[in-house]
Amino acid sequence: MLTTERVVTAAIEALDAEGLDALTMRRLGARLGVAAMSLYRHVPNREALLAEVVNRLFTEAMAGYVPDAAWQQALAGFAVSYRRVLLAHPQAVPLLATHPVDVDLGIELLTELLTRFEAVGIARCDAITAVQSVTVYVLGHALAQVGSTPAPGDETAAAFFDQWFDTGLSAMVTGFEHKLAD
Amino acid sequence: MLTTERVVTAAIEALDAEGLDALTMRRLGARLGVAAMSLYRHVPNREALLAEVVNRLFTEAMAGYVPDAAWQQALAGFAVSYRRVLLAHPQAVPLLATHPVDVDLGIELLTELLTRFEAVGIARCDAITAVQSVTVYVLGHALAQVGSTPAPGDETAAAFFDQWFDTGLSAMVTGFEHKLAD
DNA sequence: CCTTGTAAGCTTACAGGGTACACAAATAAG
DNA sequence: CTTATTTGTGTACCCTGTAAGCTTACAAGG
Repeated sequence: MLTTERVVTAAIEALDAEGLDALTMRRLGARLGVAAMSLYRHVPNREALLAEVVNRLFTEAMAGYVPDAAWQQALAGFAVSYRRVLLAHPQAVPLLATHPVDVDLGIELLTELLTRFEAVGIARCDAITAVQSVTVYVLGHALAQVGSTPAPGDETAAAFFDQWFDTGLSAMVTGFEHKLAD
Repeated sequence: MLTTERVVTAAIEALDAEGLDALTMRRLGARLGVAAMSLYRHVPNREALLAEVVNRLFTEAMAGYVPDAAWQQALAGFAVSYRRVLLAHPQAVPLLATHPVDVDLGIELLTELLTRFEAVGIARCDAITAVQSVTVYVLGHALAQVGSTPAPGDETAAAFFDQWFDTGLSAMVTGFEHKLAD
């Protein structure tokens, strides 16, 4: 039986294997052994399917990540975890860039991280700004990386991006540390 | 007479007026009073046209911006200038996100900004990391903003994003300031 | 003047896309 | 068994990018 979950899962597989342009309703149907129109029983349209893919991937990024540390480490850990998922699905990064994660889901997944800020008396509003800033930095960085490297096995390029990522992330976290100090 | 420049200009107008999905070769031709295939005399294909649009917009972002200040202010000024262009062309932001600016052009346009770092003895490599980090932050932030607001006249939302932008940018600049201090 | 080469634009045609709509098959309810 | 509901299918429509070949316009050489 076809379900929304199976469709989304297959979409991510197709994305990883063939890229975003090849993620067409007909091809996706073929991958599931089903006609293209059958997908529309479980997903209202292609855009909605892509939105589901985005939510699934963001959930995946947060899965198993428990920020049991001070907010600085928790925030950096979140960034690393998010980045790992993005680089694991390079063809999906443009999708994450153009389809915002569902607001309620995002809040739910980030609640635990936000408590790390509250624990030291940082206002929720300020915490959200910090988390969101790091989020857009990670996404922007991943966009730059996947947009620049047609060669995924290039070690020196990967090292360059890793270095850059760490430096920028650490600058941002340090910056917020100073800004949020009482 | 049709020229590459006119095609690119019309593409940006169409983008602003009708959105990325409506930017099709036929419609763009119609806007120029010309058949779709005529565009191919001046642009090899649609992807190349989009790349030209990206370069044009980035150039626009840098036009007239002269960073005559310490690198901290120059960097922040660049970010503000870049953001202004992105928000002036909200429908183009996903394009900038997925089509990297031509490397040579980017370097050329950012040379002056980089000299602001060299002036105080910061290694070019470190300067590039800082500039690039800010660049991806600005782009990521703009993506979040244009992706979230179907209402472009919402004042409180705009204020929220402005506040967020300034805070995150300032955190990042401050962070690099500490990191790059001798 | 005519001829001819070249550039610019046009027409047509094809392969492929999303999806509306009407139908068939299968399963569940009574 | 009958009927209602769900799930998948086939067809069809309109739109997309763009390859190939044609027409038009104009400039240079004779």
